[in-house]
Amino acid sequence: MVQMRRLKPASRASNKAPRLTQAERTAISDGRMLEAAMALVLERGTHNTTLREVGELAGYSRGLASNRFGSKDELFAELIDVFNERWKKESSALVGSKTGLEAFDAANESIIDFMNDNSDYIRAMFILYYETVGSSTVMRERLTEQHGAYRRAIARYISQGIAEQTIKRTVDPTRVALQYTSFFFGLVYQWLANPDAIEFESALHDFRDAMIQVIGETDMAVRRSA
Amino acid sequence: MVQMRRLKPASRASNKAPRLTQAERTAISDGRMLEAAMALVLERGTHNTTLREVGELAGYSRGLASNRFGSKDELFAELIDVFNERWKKESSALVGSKTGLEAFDAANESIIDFMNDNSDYIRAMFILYYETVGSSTVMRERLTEQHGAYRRAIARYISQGIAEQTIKRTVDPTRVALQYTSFFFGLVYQWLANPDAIEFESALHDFRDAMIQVIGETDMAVRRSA
DNA sequence: ACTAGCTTGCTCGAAACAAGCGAGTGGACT
DNA sequence: AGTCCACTCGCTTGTTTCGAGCAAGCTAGT
Repeated sequence: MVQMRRLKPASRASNKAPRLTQAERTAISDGRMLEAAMALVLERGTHNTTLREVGELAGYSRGLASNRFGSKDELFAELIDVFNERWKKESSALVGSKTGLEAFDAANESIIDFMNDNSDYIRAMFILYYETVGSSTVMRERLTEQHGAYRRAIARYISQGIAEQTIKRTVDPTRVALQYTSFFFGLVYQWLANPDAIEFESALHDFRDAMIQVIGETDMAVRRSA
Repeated sequence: MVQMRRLKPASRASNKAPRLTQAERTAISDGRMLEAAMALVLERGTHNTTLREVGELAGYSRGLASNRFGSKDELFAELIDVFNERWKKESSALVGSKTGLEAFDAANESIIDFMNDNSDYIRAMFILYYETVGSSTVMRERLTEQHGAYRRAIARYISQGIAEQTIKRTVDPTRVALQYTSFFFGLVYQWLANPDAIEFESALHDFRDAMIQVIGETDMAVRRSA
């Protein structure tokens, strides 16, 4: 159960006049509200979270979430953007300048890392993803775009792998990328529906190995632990 | 845009007194409402569908959907049950008494068949699946159970395949089943988010082939067209 | 007259918007 | 430099609209 006690509202006029710009002020309250929204989505899902609760859990009034974000949809869209920011950061930190199969493996591992450190975050993000897939709103377009970008990134790694001769020439990068992203989204989905039934980390490793067995150059097939 | 014109309400007292039992009467109105609900979910998703619209699109009053199903959740739960009924029927028609790899392939093809004939149906069903995954309701439990059953069914085919020596002894049926269902759910998800980007049928075939290449006995690997 | 399918009336609560409040800031005038 | 005023802007409160859900009522067949 989420703590519903009000937080102190953004320590205004503290001892040594903190001199915040407008942007900084709103950033604080927005941040608090996004955090509150995440907690509530985790607990109740999007339907059963109210803007009133978001505002009040963040330490403000009934109406602030509405006032700032305009609508529930936009609040959630904002949340997704924040998540994606972090995700990208985490991922690119591990992928770095790697290319090809190495980049692919790093991306795969970054999911596992991110999952271990922030499983709540991921959980909330995908609840948002999945719960909005049917609504014909602004959010749908964002999803479309982000998923497309993800598939393209994976396809690029595969293409590089072919160039580097770690992946077979006969492989179609686009199709393989679709297989990988499908597996990933579906795994997360089943994990959301029933966390106890899914062993996330080993499932990802299994799949990676199976995939490389198919698309890797024959002498690459075994090299994961390298 | 869904036609909002009222349908004639269940041709009551037509020429030759149709003599319906109570159960038959309610079955008709329930059926109409479920159909209306499906159309609305397809168009707007679950959030933006109101019980009022469901009732009125089905040719009845504001309140009937509420009155019959008790709540929005229960209406959707009912819808999912209807879908699953059809799905099972379609699937078992194609699988029949097949076992092992043959059963697996038949199940895989049944998806494609069902998809070609009823893509709206599938679309609506999965919107329901995905949009309720975050809500901690009765529906979540149903999802959990159904997904588990699906994984077990696939795992059983794999086990049979091993017994029939079409699938390698070293394969872990549970893990492979998870890979397959993950791929499938994730593919559908991406298709929901952006139907134009996903070539459903070929993606399923690709994945099937890749999977068999890994888990099939070596001389089986090529035999899909058989 | 009674049953049962359906409708209408009503309450509660959420979203969204508009108007208002009040603390802090900058500018003007001394 | 100090005082005061007007304005800005972050936040709150008042209010409307609409949906869910419930209960009471209506009416066509038996």
